[in-house]
Amino acid sequence: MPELPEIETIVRGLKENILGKRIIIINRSDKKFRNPDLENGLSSIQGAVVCDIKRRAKYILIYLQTEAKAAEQILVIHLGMSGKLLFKSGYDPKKHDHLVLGLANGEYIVFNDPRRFGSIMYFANEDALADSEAFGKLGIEPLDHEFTDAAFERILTSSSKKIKSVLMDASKIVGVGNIYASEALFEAHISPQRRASSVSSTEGEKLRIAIINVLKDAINSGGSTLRDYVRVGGDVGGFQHKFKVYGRKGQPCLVCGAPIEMVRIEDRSTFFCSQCQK
DNA sequence: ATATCGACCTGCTAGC
DNA sequence: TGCTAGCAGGTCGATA
Repeated sequence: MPELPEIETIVRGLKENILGKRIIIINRSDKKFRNPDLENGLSSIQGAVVCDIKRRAKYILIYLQTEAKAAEQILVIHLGMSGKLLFKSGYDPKKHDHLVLGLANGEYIVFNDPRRFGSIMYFANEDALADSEAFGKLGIEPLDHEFTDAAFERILTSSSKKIKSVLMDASKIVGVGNIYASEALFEAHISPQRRASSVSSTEGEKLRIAIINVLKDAINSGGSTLRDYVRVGGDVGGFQHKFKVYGRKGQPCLVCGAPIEMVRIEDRSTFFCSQCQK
């Protein structure tokens, strides 16, 4: 489901609700999450206090402090396609609840994920996280200062892949998924089928700005809800009403009126206007 | 290095 | 009504 704006919205919602609170109950479903050390990790955060919540790429990082350990431990959750992370003032069990964290005052954090493409990971400290397979090779954060014109140009010129694939390649740029890749390319008037290396530096600069603007606009709208995504309080996002191309196959382009086209790139539906995007 | 699969899963919708 | 095929905000790994 969720791309950078949705994860960012969830992280902000969590910060409002659980910072400083203590985890006293940990319940996990018996479903596998392919993490051999998870059980030990979960038992070691018993009684921990939530001291920070961050986003890296599409991962939610919950920093936890216990009396027993000097270092902050980190619980990491990835929502996959269908995951939800909910904050509740009481717990009503639902199908596909995989992790339930009970807080001291009867409140709960619930990770629910029907398709189980999501993941839960545990790291004993920041170094362990940075050295991990998942985090070690992550690319640039598009909303950080490091996402400069020069850095983006290096990425584009060094790849002969289709530009949309490059935008979605998390080893190069993180957080941009199937929706926002299509939307940003539309804003920049660039066809998703172009080779990255064929994008001029002028076009690249427009695309870099488009990526930043689309992501920021989506965050300001609380993310995009197609099916599963909701904020931690259960509210849907609003950016789906602002899509210019995503999901609009056959409908008129909002700029020129030509029908929006859909193609498959790396087996993902890709939407664009062949009149506006060259 | 890139492209193209398949895998991992459940649930919803369109079409018969 | 009920079946099936196809599709879905993501990643990872094998193969050509």
